[in-house]
Amino acid sequence: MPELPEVETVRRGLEPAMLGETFARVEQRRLDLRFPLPERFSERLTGRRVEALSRRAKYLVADLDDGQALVMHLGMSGRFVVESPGTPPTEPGAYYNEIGRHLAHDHVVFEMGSGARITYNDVRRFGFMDLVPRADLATSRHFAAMGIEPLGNELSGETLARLFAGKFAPLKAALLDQRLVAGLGNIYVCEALFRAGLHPEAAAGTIATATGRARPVAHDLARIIREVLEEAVAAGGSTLRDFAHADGSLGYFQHRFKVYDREGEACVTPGCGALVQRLVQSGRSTFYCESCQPRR
DNA sequence: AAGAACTCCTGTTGGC
DNA sequence: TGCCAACAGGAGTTCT
Repeated sequence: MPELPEVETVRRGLEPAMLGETFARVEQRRLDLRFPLPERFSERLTGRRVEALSRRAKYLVADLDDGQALVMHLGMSGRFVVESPGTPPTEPGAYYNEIGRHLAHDHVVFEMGSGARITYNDVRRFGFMDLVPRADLATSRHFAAMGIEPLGNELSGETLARLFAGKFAPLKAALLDQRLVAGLGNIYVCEALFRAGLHPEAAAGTIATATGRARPVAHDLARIIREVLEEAVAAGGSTLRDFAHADGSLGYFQHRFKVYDREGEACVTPGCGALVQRLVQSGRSTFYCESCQPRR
């Protein structure tokens, strides 16, 4: 489900319920999500206060008052639901409550000192949670090999060119590689490549010169990546199937998709007339306009 | 060794 | 209507 804009949206929704609050009770309904939950997960969280809630790429990190960090990843279908103090728990055996939430997939419940209840729901269980000493975060298995933050200062045409120089992998694959740029996913890569007029199958290295310096297109691409992500964050992310904010409201960036999930529709470029194409790269759908994104 | 394919899991959708 | 293959916002592991 969530790429960077959706994760940032979730962070903003969780912050009021978590920041400065204490985990009063932690209910772990299964031993594992994608990976086993940490040993003694509930005990190690209970009584801890959240000192900060940040995002790095598609990860959420809650700094705890004992020096640990709670690392959370939503995978494809993970979502958090925040309920106000006093909201009665869902009835056992209930199937759905609000939009698309299968209660059978509520896996972790945080009851905060305020009385608010934060539920982690994840149908496909590709998400995970981990507890890591804060001092070890940067070298942890989650972050050690992570690429640059696309909304941070490191993203520039020169940086992109240096990262992609010499690569024969398609641009699409390079942009999805979290070891290079961390936070983009299938939707926003398609949208950024369209806006940049770049063919998704073009070799990543073509944005760089032989010496690894940025060609003009590298600067365009860096600027556009930032622009697309910022617009999507401002729109509260994209709601395709079941993404919802922590308060149940929906993102609306999906209405601004120019190519994603629009196979066979007319390209939005005025006067273009071509139809949006779909192809499969590394097992994932790519949407593009062959007229606006020519092979060079 | 880079790049692609396969894998985890469950639910929905579209074609026959 | 029913069945079943294809597909879904991610990413670690295994192949070639």
